[in-house]
Amino acid sequence: MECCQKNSVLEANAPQKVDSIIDHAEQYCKAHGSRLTTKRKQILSTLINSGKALSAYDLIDLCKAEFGGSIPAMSVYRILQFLEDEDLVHKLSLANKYVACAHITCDHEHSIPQFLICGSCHKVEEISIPKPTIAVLQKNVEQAGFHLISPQLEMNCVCNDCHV
Amino acid sequence: MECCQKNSVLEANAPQKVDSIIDHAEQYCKAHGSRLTTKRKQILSTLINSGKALSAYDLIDLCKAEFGGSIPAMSVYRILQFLEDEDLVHKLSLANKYVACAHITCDHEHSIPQFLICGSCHKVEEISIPKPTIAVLQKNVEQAGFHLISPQLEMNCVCNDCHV
DNA sequence: TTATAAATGATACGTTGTAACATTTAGTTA
DNA sequence: TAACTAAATGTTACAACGTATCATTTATAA
Repeated sequence: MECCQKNSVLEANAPQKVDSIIDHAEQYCKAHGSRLTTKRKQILSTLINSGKALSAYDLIDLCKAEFGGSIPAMSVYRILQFLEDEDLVHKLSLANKYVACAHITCDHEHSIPQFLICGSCHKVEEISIPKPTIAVLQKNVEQAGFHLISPQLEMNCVCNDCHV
Repeated sequence: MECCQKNSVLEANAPQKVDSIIDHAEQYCKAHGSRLTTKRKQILSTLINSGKALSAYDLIDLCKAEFGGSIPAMSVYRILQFLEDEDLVHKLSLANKYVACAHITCDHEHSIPQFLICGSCHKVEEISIPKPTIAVLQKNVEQAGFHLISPQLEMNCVCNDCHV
């Protein structure tokens, strides 16, 4: 579980590391009976590469710059949906952006991600919150007559670099 | 503090109650040196009336139906920004919608609101989470090198009516 | 009553996201 | 291998969300 102990602020990844993450993701998909196609790899590796949260249209531009052919918006959204369903990517509603999961290469069960979004430099960190805290949230929600679908939380923050 | 004990699921409000909430909001603004103008009242009372989360364009349509003159999108967004700054309205990023604050007429200090959004019928409930729980969140955020701007949380739920 | 600031309107545009249908690609079966 | 089928991607057209800029109106103060 080493991956989960270290600071997980997203940052640009070295090429060989990206390749290894992509390989891992491909095996993971194969095990599910789904396929990590060329375009899907392009989107995912662009996200991993950047180490940031990107909008769908950011991805169109970056993929075009990096791989040549332009991917239509419709396809990008479909691919992002696929990657979300496979838990390889998370959507940040607060920012209308998408980030690669920080734990693609971890084999253990992932806990629900919580995101800290810097409102100034837009850096994103994926953290995990103690289970008991999640449980308290869940209890409050149930008392209000609702049922939590996904306790993925997104929080408006400023990072220490920006917070002077 | 009675207002905070009762179930706060938003629901359509009776006219005289809406008027009293608007009056209260107007006094509150006056105390700040800001003004609750006619258009701002129209937007706020439409939100209070509906008892639901509404998009900016929902508000344009409803205001036109109820008050006649059409308010341009630009003005609606400006007015919503004003109402948010005055804590009379909250923006729900998960849904791109806006809700009237459930506690406009309460005189006590408001705690940070947490929203439960039913993904099926789009009903919204505003709840409060125990301070210690918020504190745990805050501690986790600080440890990650971030600082929480607003612990307003929005959670993807289904309500009991929809959850069969 | 005129000067000044606040609020609103109008126009035009940028961004985000999707519906509907066509085409291509990858696996499967005869 | 060739035709068959389902999955993935492309194309077009558009709907919804949001804002920049400049013009106009309205309210408060001098």
